Amino acid sequence: MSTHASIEKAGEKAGERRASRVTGALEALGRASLRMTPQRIAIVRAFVDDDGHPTAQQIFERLHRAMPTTSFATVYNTLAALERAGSCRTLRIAGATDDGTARFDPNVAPHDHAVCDRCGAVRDVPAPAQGEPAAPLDDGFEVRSVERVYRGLCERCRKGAHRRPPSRAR
Amino acid sequence: MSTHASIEKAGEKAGERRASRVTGALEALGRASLRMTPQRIAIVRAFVDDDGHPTAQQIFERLHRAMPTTSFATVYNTLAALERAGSCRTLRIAGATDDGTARFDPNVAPHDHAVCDRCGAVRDVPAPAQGEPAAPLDDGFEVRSVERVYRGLCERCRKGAHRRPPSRAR
DNA sequence: TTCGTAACCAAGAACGATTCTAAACATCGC
DNA sequence: GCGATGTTTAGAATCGTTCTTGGTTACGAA
Repeated sequence: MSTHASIEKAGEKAGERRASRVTGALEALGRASLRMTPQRIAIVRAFVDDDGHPTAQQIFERLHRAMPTTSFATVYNTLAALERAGSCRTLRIAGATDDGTARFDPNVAPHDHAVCDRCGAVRDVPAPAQGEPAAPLDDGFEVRSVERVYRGLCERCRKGAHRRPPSRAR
Repeated sequence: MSTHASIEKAGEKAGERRASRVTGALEALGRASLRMTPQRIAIVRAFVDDDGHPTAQQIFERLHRAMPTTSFATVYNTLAALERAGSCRTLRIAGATDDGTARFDPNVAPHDHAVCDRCGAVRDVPAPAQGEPAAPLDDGFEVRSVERVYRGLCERCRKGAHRRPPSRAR
């Protein structure tokens, strides 16, 4: 279940949140009149289970252990369906991984992201407190939402316990 | 920093800024002990001349008119060289164009971006005034920089004069 | 000037991520 | 259970990007 080490502490709470996210996502599928299939259930489980903003590849690998016949297209299709149903967001953060690779975020509540320059980990950050009335910009641009990406070093990497260099080479 | 239609007004100024960006970028190449070649000069010109955050494809097309033998690899190589020399930034903004496509920004001063949800245009936005002392996040993440992406509608699209639908299909 | 070396370029192959296609299959309302 | 319709599969296709190869050019030293 848990992903990172630090999660153990929050155990119960996180467990509950996840369970509700799983049911929430499945309900959203229903609401969007999309069918409930074993593949979709499995993908929702594997996906929602991961706060680390997995790539399609990562979700596919996890899934493949349980359902070895599942195809890549199904992962993409399901994620697209979830996104349409409002239970998933696609993230593209330059420099996080190899660049240009999509990451998927099961947390659709407004929030920001912190990206570690060294290990590439992406973490959720609560959005700044205020409702931010979002005044139009000087040139008349009507702001509907603001996304922030914090770049820097995660605590682990600051302490030298980083997983691996960011590997820019292909 | 003005970008589109509004630029006419700033005519002179923009011309100067561009000229200085061109020389600045070329000097930076020199400083990084990279050679000054016709291809590079042409790419710098085509690139710096465009505040619209062009893709490699767009730069290539513009270039191709002037130097029909230039290859795609040269465009990428040169942009990478410019980036190393500190005269270019790579942007990846989900939903801006086809998604996952890199855009290149000749403006390396700290600033944010506004993306129009309808026409996909990306525009520079001056970064918020304060120096933002960048306190570490709750979990010990050391913030080194913040990037903001404003999403919404540009003035043109608000007024119904949009270029084209965002075209999510490939 | 002539060489040698290193940087550069063009062309196209290779690559990885994502999407499409066609046919088989499963789901759900009846 | 039946059938219409939505899904899955497997693999091919596509797109953006990078790598490779082989030839070219710039430039400092002799």
